[in-house]
Amino acid sequence: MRRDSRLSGVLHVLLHMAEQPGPITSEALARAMSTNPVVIRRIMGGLRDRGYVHSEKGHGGGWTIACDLAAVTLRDIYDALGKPELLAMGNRTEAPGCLVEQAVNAALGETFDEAEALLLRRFGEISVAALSADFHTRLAERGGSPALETNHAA
Amino acid sequence: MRRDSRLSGVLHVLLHMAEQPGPITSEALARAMSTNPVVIRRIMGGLRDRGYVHSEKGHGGGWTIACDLAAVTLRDIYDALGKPELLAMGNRTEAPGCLVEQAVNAALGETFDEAEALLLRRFGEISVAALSADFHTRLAERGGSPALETNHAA
DNA sequence: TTCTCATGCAACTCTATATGTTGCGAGGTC
DNA sequence: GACCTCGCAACATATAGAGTTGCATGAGAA
Repeated sequence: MRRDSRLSGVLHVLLHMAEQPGPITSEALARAMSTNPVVIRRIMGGLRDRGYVHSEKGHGGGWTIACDLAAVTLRDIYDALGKPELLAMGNRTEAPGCLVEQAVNAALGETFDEAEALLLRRFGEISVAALSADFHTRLAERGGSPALETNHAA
Repeated sequence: MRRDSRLSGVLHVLLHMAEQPGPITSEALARAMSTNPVVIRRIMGGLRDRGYVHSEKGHGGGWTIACDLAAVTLRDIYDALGKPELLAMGNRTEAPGCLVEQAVNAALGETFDEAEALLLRRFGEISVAALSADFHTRLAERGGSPALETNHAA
């Protein structure tokens, strides 16, 4: 099953925005991500509704960060995306009459719930600012430039 | 995305087989699972290759359990299914040149790996026999019959 | 006012994958 | 030989993420 990369994508976008003071257009972000501006608007819509980012139309418009990234966790971003499915597996039937299936569901369901809880807990422990800090550490080690173009040239 | 229910399905099949001494045909199992015989053969193929079950052709043929269910864990079954994808999310790009994406991948990847490891560990802790025992506990509480038909009549 | 820029949104296509279905051949029992 | 059951290939269906196109709307520039 193809894996959902929206969370990965939107974080990528946020970190790039954090490196630039002014607004960035969907078009520029799409170029950096090798994708389509509409895809950018799509994944950013939820974040805009929650006030994490702001979008401006017209000349000089685009996307800007509208919050303190240290106060926003990956869990918040995940929620803003609409809480997509975390696990690729699930029970065949949710409320089965068959006792065999109930036994299977109980065991698997408990395991699945545990894994989901772990993911959400970890997401809640990581702020977007922490990711940005990690990026700057990597940048210092490599001595590159934070500009959009140079990082994606290769 | 629709969640993969093969693990749930094959466990359901195994537990039903454990309740019956003789071989069960794909057709009978499919009826019990409200699905198609070919689907049954498909998910059982991997288990047959590993010797967990045996299939017999012709009159009186069908599927039989060919191992000690106490020695087989959900992890073994999962492996026999071909180790399908566990998580519905993943990184946008696996080996990105962009340092921003590297930082995102590092954080998310670690979390994803943790969750996968947890799932596999839990699978390894549960034997099929344990599921069967749980089923019998439920059966005693409800006082029903273990026959295929009665359990699925409703 | 008019032109250009950029978002917002709907509708469509494309692709991958689990699942469902049909048909036929191989092998086994009666 | 007649019948049963698995094995397998081929095709159909459904769903969801992703990509694409077109147009309307609002904002700034000339």
